[in-house]
Amino acid sequence: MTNNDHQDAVAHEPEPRTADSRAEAFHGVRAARRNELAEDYVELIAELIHTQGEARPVDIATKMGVTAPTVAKTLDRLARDGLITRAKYRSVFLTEEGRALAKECRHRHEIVLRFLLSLGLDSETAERDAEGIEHHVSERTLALFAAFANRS
Amino acid sequence: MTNNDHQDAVAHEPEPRTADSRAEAFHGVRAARRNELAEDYVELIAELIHTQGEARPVDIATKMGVTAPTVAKTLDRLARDGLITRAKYRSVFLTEEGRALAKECRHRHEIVLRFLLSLGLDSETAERDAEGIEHHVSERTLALFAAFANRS
DNA sequence: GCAGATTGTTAGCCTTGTCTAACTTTATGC
DNA sequence: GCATAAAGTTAGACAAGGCTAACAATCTGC
Ligand SMILES: [Mn+2]
Ligand SMILES: [Mn+2]
Ligand SMILES: [Mn+2]
Ligand SMILES: [Mn+2]
Repeated sequence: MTNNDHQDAVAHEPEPRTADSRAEAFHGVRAARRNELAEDYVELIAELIHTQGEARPVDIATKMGVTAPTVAKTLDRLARDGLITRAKYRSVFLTEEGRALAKECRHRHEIVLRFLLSLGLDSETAERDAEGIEHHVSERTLALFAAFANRS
Repeated sequence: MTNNDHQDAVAHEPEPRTADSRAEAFHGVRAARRNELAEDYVELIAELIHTQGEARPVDIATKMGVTAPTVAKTLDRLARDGLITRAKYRSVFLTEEGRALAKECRHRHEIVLRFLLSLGLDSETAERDAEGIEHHVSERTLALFAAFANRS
């Protein structure tokens, strides 16, 4: 990730001594928000490569529910950030970094989803909520989710 | 909310027959994302009014961890959307609609937080994760969270 | 009651993420 | 092998949400 420095920076309080703990929480949330889209894209791209053999922009657009130009621009940003490689009119490939992120995201998605299902949620709602929640669970929370899902 | 029509629209599939269920999930997530900031602001404003007697931009900026001009611009949007009223150089007030949203948000925040704590999470992490997760839990999930937190 | 500090506003810049319209390239079917 | 369809790109608009710099209003302490 390009912007993860912020994530880390927050840890040792870069603020000029305004360090309200609430402000720090919001900083963390904003940092997470900045990565959401990239995470969803690489996760989807990995899945398409796995199930279809390749990740084509048209399929990304369909699954994401956005238009083709939106996908094009987003892919350009992902390429700039070193998560994918692409060539004009060709399908999309993940870089090593992209693959690593995709794997991590899939793992998180999986755990959050299993957790919600194990709480008794219907699968459609679980899928929808997981898609949003997955970007906002810390390692600790994830561990607790995994433990709960396994134990039940 | 101004943009909530989207939320509802999604329910009876407005897409031209591309209705991938994944796409619908992402539509829902994007709709939730559009309301996150407004939700955080009205919740904070309500809290400031309650604890300080009034909500001043400077305090909003401190708690949110952003600069004053950012707050100013955001407050203008909230006013435009009918959630607050404000006058130049004066503190901020919630409209009826704003109060309703704030109440709902506080309720959701509370439940998500209690739920995370009841899972065994430390309070700092719980607060941080709740701040992000709260915007992505459906009514159903919230009900399950509440039940779990109460039962434990 | 005024100087200086604090608070608030305005202007303007930047990036992200969405869209439509128009065009180009590639794939497909006969 | 060519016409048409499908996929992809490019250009450009627009709103949100962040920032800094500069200025204006208000508050505070003496
Ligand atoms: Mn997601
Ligand atoms: Mn996901
Ligand atoms: Mn929040
Ligand atoms: Mn909250």
